[in-house]
Amino acid sequence: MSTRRRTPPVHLEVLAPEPGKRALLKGQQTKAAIVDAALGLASQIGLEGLSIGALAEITGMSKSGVFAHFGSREELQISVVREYHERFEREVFYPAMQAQRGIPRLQAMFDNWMVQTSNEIDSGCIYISGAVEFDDRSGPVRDALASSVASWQAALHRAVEQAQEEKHLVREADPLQLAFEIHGLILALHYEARFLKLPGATDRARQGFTRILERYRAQTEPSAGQR
Amino acid sequence: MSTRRRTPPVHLEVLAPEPGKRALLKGQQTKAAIVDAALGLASQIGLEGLSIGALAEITGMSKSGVFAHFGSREELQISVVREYHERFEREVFYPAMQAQRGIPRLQAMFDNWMVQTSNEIDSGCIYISGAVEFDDRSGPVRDALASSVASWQAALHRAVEQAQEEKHLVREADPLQLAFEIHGLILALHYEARFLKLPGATDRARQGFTRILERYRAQTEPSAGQR
DNA sequence: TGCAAAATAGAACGACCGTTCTATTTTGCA
DNA sequence: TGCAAAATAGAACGGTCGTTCTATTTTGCA
Repeated sequence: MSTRRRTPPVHLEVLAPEPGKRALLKGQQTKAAIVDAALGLASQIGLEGLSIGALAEITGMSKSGVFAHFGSREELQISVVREYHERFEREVFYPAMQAQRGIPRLQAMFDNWMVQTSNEIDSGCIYISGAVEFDDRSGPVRDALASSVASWQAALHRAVEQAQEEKHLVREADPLQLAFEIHGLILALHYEARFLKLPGATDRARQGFTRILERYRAQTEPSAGQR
Repeated sequence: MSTRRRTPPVHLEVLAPEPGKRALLKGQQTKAAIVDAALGLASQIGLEGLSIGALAEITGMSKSGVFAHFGSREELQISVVREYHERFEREVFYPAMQAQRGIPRLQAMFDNWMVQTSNEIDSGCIYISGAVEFDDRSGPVRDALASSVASWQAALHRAVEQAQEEKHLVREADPLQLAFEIHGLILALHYEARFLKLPGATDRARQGFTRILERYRAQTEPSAGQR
């Protein structure tokens, strides 16, 4: 035990210390570029397919040069998951928060998620590939994946609850049930479009979502505030 | 090119030549045992995770002894896919064909599929993990996976069409759309139960299927023959 | 029962893996 | 501008992988 690490465990987390002056130190900048390349690679061949040698070749660095930024392959994988999490929030979650509470926001969340998934048909989604790679393993990579997915699901649940509060959805609309079915549409889209290469999957996912809303939409005209 | 193979490419395909006498020769018997172990291993860690060394250890054989039965790792993977396909038909497809055409048969197909998926929550489903592993690769393993899945989907489409012919489902019930949504329920079940370890996923999948039927079920009492 | 063929073992191969160690270059603050 | 610290390179390690080759054992039909 007590493995001596020469690599200092600083983990500066500076990330733009003074947002005008100099964004990233050289090292952090290189690390960001590695993580970016790693995310691209992991999207295609999976987190388990990530190899430091391949990454070194892509970035034009040496294996040990790449390695030193992370200290272990596992830490590299975790960095990739975190990076994907941040991008997902930036592309899918935050923009949807601009929409009005209730069905408009729920619709925006689904639309953005679908656009993201459609864009990933050529590259792959690590929330999906990671789930099958780590579904019977334990450890920090699995935990990072699961907690990222869980936070997005929690956001979906809140959106459904708010849609009930706004009287856009009927009282029986179970947030867990709706999120489950919506998740299924996204998974089927990914499966049929990316693996089976079937056309029309995007339309089918959209139609499925419409049908879910039809089933649970409140009949009474929502009081006033809907544009 | 023209790699010389010592292993004869006979591929006897005898598979019970006279079904009463002697089921399998010794070699075939050993091969079947290896494939069985390989399917168990691949279910847990994926087709790409299959290693001949690990398989040799499980079966108590030497690496080369295992290898000689297949001639390549790829051929081993294909054998595993074929074996899973046969078991899926035996456990899911054929029993459902005993049910009456129309909704009863469609319901039986979904029920059997769900039971199969629920049983696989601890072991994994190679139609799902394989899709992620081979979604941007080409070759015979991918082809074997895709054609197996396609044949099951075709069976689902036929079942929906028959349910329309039997006037159990309305005319607008698009077989492709229904199969897509049902597939999504199964995928969400696998994801949430196996990866996220969330409880209640089985019930949610079942409820989702019920809701699909409610939406598309024909209102008129089916002419006579429903028990 | 004998004997060719099939099945299996065992050792070795080249390739790639993550990781460690040491040496060298580059960075960025005093 | 100098100098400690950070970043990177390069070689080497032990390990596992699929595969090949050769030798031996086992099988099953004549």
